[in-house]
Formats: sequence, structure tokens, C-alpha cells
Amino acid sequence: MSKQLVVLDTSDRACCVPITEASLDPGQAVDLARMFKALGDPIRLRLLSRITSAPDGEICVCDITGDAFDVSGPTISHHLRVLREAGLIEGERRGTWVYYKPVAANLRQLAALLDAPALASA
Amino acid sequence: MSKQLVVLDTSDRACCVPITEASLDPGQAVDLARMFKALGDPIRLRLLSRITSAPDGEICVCDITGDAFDVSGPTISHHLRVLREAGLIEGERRGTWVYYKPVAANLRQLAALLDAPALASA
DNA sequence: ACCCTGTCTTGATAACTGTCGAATCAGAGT
DNA sequence: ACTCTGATTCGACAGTTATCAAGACAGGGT
Repeated sequence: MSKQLVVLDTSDRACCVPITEASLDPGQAVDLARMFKALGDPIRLRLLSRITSAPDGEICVCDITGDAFDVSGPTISHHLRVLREAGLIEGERRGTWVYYKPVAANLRQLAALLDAPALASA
Repeated sequence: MSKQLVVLDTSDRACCVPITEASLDPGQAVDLARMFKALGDPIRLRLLSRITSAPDGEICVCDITGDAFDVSGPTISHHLRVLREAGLIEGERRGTWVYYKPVAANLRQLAALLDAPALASA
């Protein structure tokens, strides 16, 4: 269960090249789009923000459920699953609680793709 | 017609702060999510790549329709509209043809949000 | 063995999205 | 005016997604 995208980076340099540099390979675009799509929801964006900004580098689900998020527990769980299957976070159960932490490599890959020095003048 | 997100940046510093730094404001999350969602489709990602990597900084729709994209004209048009309404590109008609170019400020804002130095160790 | 709390899965439903064909609009050139 | 080409909008349909309530699973404590 729990298929999970790890780092893509198949052809050593294909990853981490800004979109300004060349037309995106169709196959790569699918994987990248899955990650961006996972970010394309306000609740997931806030969840990821909470996770990445956690002091210990990880956060307990118990600290987000029923909090400022006005959605039910299952819905939170669903969004965490989407983020996890997109490869943006990863979770681990420790006793009663489940902890999530970001997958930095993939987050940085997205940032690099959008970081467009050639666009500085627009 | 054609509502279009320009730069968000309402509270001078709210923009461009990495998600690692603080929990995202719910209102901001909505606007940011709309941009990420626009990137969350392989065809749109490839379209944006073509637009941002165009030599002249802009590209004619006539150069993408019926090209390597195996979707119909109306579908291309639909995706361009989504990108435009998200504030990632902007279009202009010149005579018979329509040209699109990226909105660099908003693209850079997304990159900055994901650029997470604090995550370097993961 | 039993419950209790935390988290996830299932099943259902309403809303949204991607896609196409057909129709429409915008300009340019006879 | 008419037509031709490029681009968009409209209407419809299949597939996907967000959400919740109800139920299931995992571990810890009594």
C-alpha cells in the first residue's frame, strides 16, 4: 500500500532545470504536475506550511486535527494522504501518534523549476 | 471579462516568505492554491514551459495549437485561460494572432514560497 | 479482556475538471 | 460584403475530487 513518489531525477540533469530553459518532457510533466496539484488546495497548502514550519522538523497529526482547520478528521487525513502520495511529505507511526515531515528534495525540485532568472525583467 | 490575478502581496511582507517560516494565512492560501492548482496539470505545465522558454519572452498561440500537444484547439485554449486567470501568464491580441507571456512576479512568488533553506538537511 | 483515544479507510454524494465538437467572435485580405 | 484563418466560447459528457458520517484499525492503560 501507500505508493509514494520518491525523487524523480531519472536522467541526472533532467530534474531541477528551470522551466525557462527548455520545453518540459511530457513524461516528467506528469510527475511534476502531480506534486503541483497536491499543492493546489488551500487546506493542503496550510497543512504543508504547518509541517514544514514545525520546530522539530516534523509534526504530530494530533496537533492539527480539530485545530484551526474547519474540516473533519477524515478530511485532514485525506489531504495528508494526497500530500504523501505526491511525495511532498512522509509519515511515520510512533506508538499512538503519527508524525509527518516534509520531503525536502522534492520541494526543492519544485522551487528550482519555478525559479526563473531569465524572467527577472518582466 | 477575464478576471486576472495580478500580484497579491497585500501586507508588504506577507508575500515571498517561505512556508517554513510561518503558518500560512488562510486567505493567502486560497490565492496561492489557485496558482498551484493551475500548475497541477501536465499539459498546462508544458504550456507554461513553452511560454517561459520562448526566445522573445512571449509566444504565439499559433505556435502551440496542433503541435506536440495531442489535444484539440479548444482544450489548449481552455488551459491557457486557466493559467491566465490564475495570474501566471497574460495574453494580448495583435491582429490575427494572440501572444502569451509569463507573469514573472507571480512565478517568482511561488518559487520563493517553496524555497526552503531550513529544509536543506532532510 | 476491555475500553479509550488517535488515525485511517470506506461508502456516498455534491461539486468541479478535462475533453471534445459545434458554434461564435476578431481581423485580414480580397 | 464575403470569405478565410486563428482563437475563443458554449454545451455536453465522463472522470475526478472534497467532504462527511460511520465504521475499522492501532496502541496504551486499566
